[in-house]
Amino acid sequence: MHIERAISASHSLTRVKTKSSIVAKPPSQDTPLNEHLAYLLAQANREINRQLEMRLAKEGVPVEQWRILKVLSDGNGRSMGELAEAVLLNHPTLTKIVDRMVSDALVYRVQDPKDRRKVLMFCSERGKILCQRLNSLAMSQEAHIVENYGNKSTNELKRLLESLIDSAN
Amino acid sequence: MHIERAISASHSLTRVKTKSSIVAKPPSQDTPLNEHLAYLLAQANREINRQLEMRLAKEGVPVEQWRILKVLSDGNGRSMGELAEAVLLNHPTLTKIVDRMVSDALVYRVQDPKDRRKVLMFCSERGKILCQRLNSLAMSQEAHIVENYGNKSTNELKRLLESLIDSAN
DNA sequence: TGCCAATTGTTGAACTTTCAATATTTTCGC
DNA sequence: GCGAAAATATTGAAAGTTCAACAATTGGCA
Repeated sequence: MHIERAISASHSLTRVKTKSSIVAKPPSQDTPLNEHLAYLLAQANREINRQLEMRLAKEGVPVEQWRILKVLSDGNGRSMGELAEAVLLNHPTLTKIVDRMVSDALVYRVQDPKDRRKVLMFCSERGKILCQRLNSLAMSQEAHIVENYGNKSTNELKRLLESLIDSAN
Repeated sequence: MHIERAISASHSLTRVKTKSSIVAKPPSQDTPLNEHLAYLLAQANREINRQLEMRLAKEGVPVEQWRILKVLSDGNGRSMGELAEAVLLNHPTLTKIVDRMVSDALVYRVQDPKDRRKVLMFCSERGKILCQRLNSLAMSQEAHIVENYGNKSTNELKRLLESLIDSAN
């Protein structure tokens, strides 16, 4: 494995040198951390998520709860499994967050009559109303990003992220 | 705040309609979750991070520890504050991860002689050797992404992420 | 039909992260 | 130079997440 990597690295290096040694850089063993895709994603995610978190704090709601409300706000029920997938949480974590939201009367559980292993989650009226306020806050954050970063870049970045996610599955 | 947003939203809507109603979509109050930049970043980060985690698991090392080793592997010491910034962790979390790494003899602490409030972190020889093996694993993951996603997209995405991060500061 | 494996969701224990408070050292105004 | 305020790192308690085990239900096949 190490050997194949070394070979492909020097291949790229050679090819690149014949063109330009500035534009595309060869994959090197000691690529700085901040040139790794995984790191850049983590950094960008951390920053944008922190901004969103601060906005949503006006309503005292964590980002995960906003995601849950948003998914359920179309009125259709979702099983815990579907919901976990949609909001990027694993099952036990979702269960516990949902417990809190049920206590706050934002969502409720219904046993699925078609398959009694499943629990269908629904958004309460109260949850829907809160969700609208949260949507405003989230939209205003995204507008703020677009202001500084530009509409074109934002759309291009979204497009690239979508296709990265596709290609990773 | 809500009002201003509503106004700027309808502005965009109007402007967009005169051009094309397909390419650029107006910011709508119920934009689906998976069209939000914050969500796409979280999703992409989750997926890529999970892949990297699986690779590094061959050496039994969490992603955060790889980052720490990578930053320190140039032999220069860093204060806990600098290190926390560089590896995207807050101070108490870093302190505790570093505690574990000191137990494993991967890094060590030295009191900064210039400013005795500070602690300088260094990478041990053992840490450097491990870091090289981890670098190979990380490079092979990135190569795998490039295979599926393409060199052009990868570089373009990195560029956009860097400039997003810049614009957010 | 009856049984075994797979699916779904929850629970409790272990582990990790975060928050607030603390200790130490430095900086700066007076 | 002294003392208050700021900077730096750590600690312990609280909160959150994850892992493994469990309970309930369904599906399939002998």
